[in-house]
Amino acid sequence: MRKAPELYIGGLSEASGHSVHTIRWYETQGLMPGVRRDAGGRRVYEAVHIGWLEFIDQLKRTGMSVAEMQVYAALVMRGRKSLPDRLELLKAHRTRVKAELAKTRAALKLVEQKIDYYDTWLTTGERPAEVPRLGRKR
Amino acid sequence: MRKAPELYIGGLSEASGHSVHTIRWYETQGLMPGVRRDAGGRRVYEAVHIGWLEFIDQLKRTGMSVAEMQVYAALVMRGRKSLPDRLELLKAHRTRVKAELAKTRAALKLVEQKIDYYDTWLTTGERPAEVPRLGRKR
DNA sequence: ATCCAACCTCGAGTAAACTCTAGATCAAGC
DNA sequence: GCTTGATCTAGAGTTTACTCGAGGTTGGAT
Repeated sequence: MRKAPELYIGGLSEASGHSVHTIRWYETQGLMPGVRRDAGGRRVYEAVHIGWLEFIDQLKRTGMSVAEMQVYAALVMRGRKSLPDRLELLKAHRTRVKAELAKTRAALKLVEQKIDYYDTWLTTGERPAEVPRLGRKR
Repeated sequence: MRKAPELYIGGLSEASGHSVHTIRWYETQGLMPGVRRDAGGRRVYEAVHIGWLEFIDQLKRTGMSVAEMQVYAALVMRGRKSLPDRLELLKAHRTRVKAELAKTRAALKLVEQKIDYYDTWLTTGERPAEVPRLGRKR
């Protein structure tokens, strides 16, 4: 096991793919728990922060707002006793994400129907029957 | 067949779920093709506009920006000769949406792993093995 | 000792997509 | 004829999530 190299904001930026500006901004938003400072006032990060930013990214990609990530981060900072709350928050999020995914898949299906419609129109030269509308079956 | 009732912006707002402000803003953005005006200067809509807004909503839900919808709307206004371009635009969009969906599903999976992790931790009282990180297999 | 890159804070600017306000006009009912 | 509610335009304001800039330290290399 070798000693981890010093990880300053530039290194974390490279490792995480976020700009240093963004990382500092995340910190002002309460999204970066447990950041030490060295003697010169520079932020010092650990490997755990790379993993944290990766997880933050997953939350973001699934549509969680910064506001809700703040809540989550605040829970994390409260330690073990916030486990039930964190679990609840993530489960509620999961439910919303699944619903969103279902809606997006349905929307994609309708877009694909439009593609088929245009495709048929273009290849036959004849305007085909209407794309079925929302709220009607088949 | 009965005559369609006059559809003013308030009616379209109700029918589409968009505020009148938004509908007017869409128009300024070139997203509302073929809107007539009556003698008093009021916008007059047809049933087709309800369908149009529904389709716009699908594009939006699948993540298309207003900027790209402008391009699509402009093509629609150019009539039949823009069919190949519309088809191309929608197909490119479909490809992007599928990629986004895949990424979001993967992110959801990681969030669910975190949920399982918390769940195990909470029920056993013991911190379980780490949630697998990105980029590693299993 | 001095240079330069990387860091710091604070505050302003940006982009997207609405959302709202003010002040004016129109039209249908009483 | 008058009121009232819906509509009009033009433009300003809001929200979210960054993104950038100015002006000022810090610290390792020469």
